[in-house]
Amino acid sequence: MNRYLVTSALPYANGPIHFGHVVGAYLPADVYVRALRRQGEDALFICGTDEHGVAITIGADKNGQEYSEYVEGWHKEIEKTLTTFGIEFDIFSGTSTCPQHAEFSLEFFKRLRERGYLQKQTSEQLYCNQCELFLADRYVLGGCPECGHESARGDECPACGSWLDPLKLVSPSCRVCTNAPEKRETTHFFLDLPKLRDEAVGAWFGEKTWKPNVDAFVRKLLEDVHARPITRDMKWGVELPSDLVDGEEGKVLYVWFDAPIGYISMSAEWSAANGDPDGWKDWWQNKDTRLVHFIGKDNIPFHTLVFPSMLHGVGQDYILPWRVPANEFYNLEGGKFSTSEGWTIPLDEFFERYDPEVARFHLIASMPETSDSEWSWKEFQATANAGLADTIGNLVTRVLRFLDKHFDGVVPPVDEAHRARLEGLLLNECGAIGDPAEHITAFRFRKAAEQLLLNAAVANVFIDRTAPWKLRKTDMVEAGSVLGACCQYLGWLAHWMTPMLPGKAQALWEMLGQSGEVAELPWPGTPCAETWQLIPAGQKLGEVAGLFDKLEDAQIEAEIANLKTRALASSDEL
RNA sequence: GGCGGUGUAGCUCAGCUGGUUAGAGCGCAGAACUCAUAAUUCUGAAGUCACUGGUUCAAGUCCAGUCACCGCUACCA
Repeated sequence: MNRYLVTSALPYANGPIHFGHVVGAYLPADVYVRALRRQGEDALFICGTDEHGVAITIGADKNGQEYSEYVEGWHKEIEKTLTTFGIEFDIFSGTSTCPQHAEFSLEFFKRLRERGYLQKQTSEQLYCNQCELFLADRYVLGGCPECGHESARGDECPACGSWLDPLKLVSPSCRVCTNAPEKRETTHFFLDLPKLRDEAVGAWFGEKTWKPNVDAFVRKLLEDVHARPITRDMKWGVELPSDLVDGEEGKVLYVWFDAPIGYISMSAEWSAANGDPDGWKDWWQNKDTRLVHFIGKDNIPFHTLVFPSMLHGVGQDYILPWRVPANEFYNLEGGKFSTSEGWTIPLDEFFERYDPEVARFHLIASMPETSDSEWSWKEFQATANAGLADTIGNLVTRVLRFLDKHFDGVVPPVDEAHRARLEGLLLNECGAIGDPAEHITAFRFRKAAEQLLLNAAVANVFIDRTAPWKLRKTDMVEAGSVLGACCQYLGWLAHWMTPMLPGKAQALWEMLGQSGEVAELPWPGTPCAETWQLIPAGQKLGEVAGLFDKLEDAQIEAEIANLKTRALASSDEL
C-alpha cells in the first residue's frame, strides 16, 4: 500500500496570509488529505512557518522586537488563520522553534559538502556597517551607471531598465538605514545544481509527468541552472559551526536552503512527539511513500529542482517528490493581493461576518489550477447563495421539514413496491452522479466542488419528478418511499461533503439522526442498487436547521466598497 | 532585455495528444411547480475562441509575427 506524505509550502513568518496563500497551498492539501484518509490511505500532513532570513530581521528591527518574538507573533497569527479555515496539519511547527531543525539542516550541509556538491566562492559584496549586514541587491539604492537616474535599485534601474551590478552603483546607500555601505570580501558555499542535474535530477525530472504549468517552466530552467549560494553572513538562521566551514565565523544557512528541510525536521518533531524518534524515516526514506508538495507557482523551481537536488545529493535514500500540484496565482477583484497597498481582505474581519466553510468551498470552486484566477465578491455570493444555500441547504430543509410535518420526523422505509423504480430514477435518470473524491485525488479540485453541487441537484430533480407533496394526498406509503430515498441520498451527500465542507457534513449527518463522526467512516464512493441505503428506516431525525445562510446584495456591495476604501486609505498613508 | 504564462459567451472559468452545429456555473428571458432558506425543475437567447498571416482535407487546439496583461530573471524568501 502507498502512504502519502503531504506538505504545504511553509508560509513566511513576516506578515499575514491571505486567500491567495490559502487557496494555493493549504486548502487543497487539507482537502486532499481528508479525501485520502477517508479512502483508507495513510497520510501525514506537514507544515510550519519559515522563520529565518533577512526580511524577518528587518521586520523585527522595525518593530523593535527580538527576532524570535517577532516570528512567534506571526507564527501564531498564521496558525490561527489556517485553523479558522479548518486546515488540520499533523504538525504546524516553525524552522526556528522545531528542535530537530538545526540538526537536520547542518547534516544536509555536511553531507552535501562531503559528497562534493558544494563549491566555495569568494566575492565582494556591499556591507552596511550601521545595519551590520551584507546587503541583498534589492536593499541597495544608488545612481544608475548607465543612464544616470538617481534612485536605481541594486538589481535593476527603474528608468532605463538596465540590469545592474550593485557594486557599480554611483554613491550607493543602504535602503534600510540610508548609510553608505562599503565593499567587503566574503566567502560563501554554493550548491552545485548543474552537477546534481547532470548526475540524476535532470533525468528524474524528464521522466515524470508534470502539470503543464510546471513542466514548460522547469524544463527551460534546467537547461540553464546555476550553482546557488547556500550561506549568508548574518545572525538569524541556522548557525554554521566554524569547523564545518573551514574556520569561517558568523555564517548561517541561507533561508531557502534550510526552509524545505523543515518538511523533514518537522516530520521528525511529529514522530518524536508520538514517541517514535525514528518514525520520520518510515515516511521520508520509504519507497512506498508518495511525497506531494502543495505550493504556489512562485515555489515551483524549489520543489521540482532545488529541493530534489538536495534530497538526492545527501545520498540517504530520501524519496523525491511524487507530485507537485502547483497552483497559479489568485488575484482579488482584478488586481494582485497586496497588503502594503491595501488591496486585500483582512481575514480576521472577514471571519467576523462569513462562514469559513463557505469561504473554503468558494476558494475550492475558484482555485487557480491551470491559470490565474481571482476572488470576486459577487462570485462568492453566487457560490454561497445559488450553490450552497439554494442547491444543498434548501434540499436538506425541503426534505427534512416535509418529514417533520407529515412523517413525525422519522425516516420512512422505501417500500418494496417502489424500491426498484425509485432507485432507478434516483441513481440513473436524474443526472450524472460522480464521486468528488476521485477528482480530489486527481488534483481536480474545482471539478470536485462542481460535482458535489451536481450530485445535490440530482436529488432536486428526483423530488420534482416524484412530487411527494402530491403523492402524500393519494398514497402515503409511496410518498414515504420517495422521502425515504431522499434521506438515504442526503446521507451520501453528507459523506461527499466531508473533504470540502467538514463541519457542514457533520451537521447534516446529525440532522439525519446519525451519531458519531461521518468523517471517520469509510468513503462510500458512488451509490448503486446494493449500497445506496445507508440509514435505517425508522431512524428519528435530529433537529433541522438551515445549513447555509444567504448573503444579501447590500452586504456584498458594502464589501466591494470597503475594498476600495481600504486601498484609498492605504495610498493616502504613503 | 531574456525566459515563461495568459487573452474563449455580460461575469468567473473548462476545453487532453488538431476533427461533426465551441462547453459549464453565475447572470439574463420564458414556462412549470408550490414540499422547501421566493427555494426547485424545464426551456431558451447570447461567443468572428485578442489580432494578422501560415501549415493542414480539417485549428480555439500546431507554427510565425503583432498587441495587451501577469510571473520569474538567481545572494528575494
